[in-house]
Amino acid sequence: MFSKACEYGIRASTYIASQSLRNRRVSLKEIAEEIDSPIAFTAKILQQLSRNRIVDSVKGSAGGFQIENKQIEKIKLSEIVYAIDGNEVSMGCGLGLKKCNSNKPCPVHDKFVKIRDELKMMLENTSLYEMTEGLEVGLTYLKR
Amino acid sequence: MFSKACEYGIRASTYIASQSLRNRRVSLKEIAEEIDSPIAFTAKILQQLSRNRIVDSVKGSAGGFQIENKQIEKIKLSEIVYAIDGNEVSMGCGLGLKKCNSNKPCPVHDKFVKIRDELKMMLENTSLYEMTEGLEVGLTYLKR
DNA sequence: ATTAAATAGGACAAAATTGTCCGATATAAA
DNA sequence: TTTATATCGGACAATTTTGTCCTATTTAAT
Ligand code: FES
Ligand code: FES
Repeated sequence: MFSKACEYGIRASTYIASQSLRNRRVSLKEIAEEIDSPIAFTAKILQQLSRNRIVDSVKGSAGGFQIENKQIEKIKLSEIVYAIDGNEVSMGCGLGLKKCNSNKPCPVHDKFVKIRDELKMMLENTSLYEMTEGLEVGLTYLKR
Repeated sequence: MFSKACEYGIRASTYIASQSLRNRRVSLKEIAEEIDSPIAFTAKILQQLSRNRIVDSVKGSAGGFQIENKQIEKIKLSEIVYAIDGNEVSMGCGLGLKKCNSNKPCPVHDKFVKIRDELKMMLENTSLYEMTEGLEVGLTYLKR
């Protein structure tokens, strides 16, 4: 479904958001530990998210990553996915034709688009805030 | 969503089915042309499908690939996908945790499982026969 | 029997994705 | 101003996926 990079990106963003809500800026090292991801690879992904203004990065001593609290409910899961994987997942043809096109549909177009559109809606309607809600109370997990 | 191999596999199976319904056995070369796929790579994928008894292969002169007409409505899209990509798409965690587990869910578990399960049902309920229906009459396409 | 045409399968190659390492740069604190 | 601690970014390495090539094997037709 999503690339590894994207999965790490979502988990990292969620962790950063959860800590930002407590006014904690977090380091790459801490993030990678908390989401159980390879540290240097995670750094690359965070750079991408930073360039896409999904997370804020602060260099230097006492630096790290954070997300403005005001943004946490505004940022949608879709923005993270699109920033890393592009929008193939919500636009592409299920059978890999160059473009999904209802005028020249592939044999699964109708059924596939139905599900793809639901996924698209889910991604676009799920905020980072929602994703942090279960974390603090131990209802949801970013690693196991 | 699906790997390239899986996309080619679905398109190839659909084409073979459509020709089998007219009692035509088709060659690798013809398949690759009709679905616009790399021929040698397609050969590998057809081997996999053949080993998984999704398509029948006949070696030698006048050989090729076919699917028993009786099987065409029985074979489901899911069987092709599982044979090539495994069942990660209908079982895996959206955020890449080792296993999806509702007792220790990731932050998107509920919303993700809803969509994943619909996809699973779609795959398991769509027969190869259905996928061939639009092809003959030019309503659907396997290449563009 | 020989030949031609087809798939099977192993070895290899290219490309994409995933992952690592290290020096440059920025910042806070001593 | 120096030092310690961060991220940034480029180069590189490993792994997986995608794709190619060539020989062996099978089969039908001559
Ligand atoms: S054309 Fe294949 S999903 Fe639309
Ligand atoms: S635990 Fe992530 S989808 Fe179920």
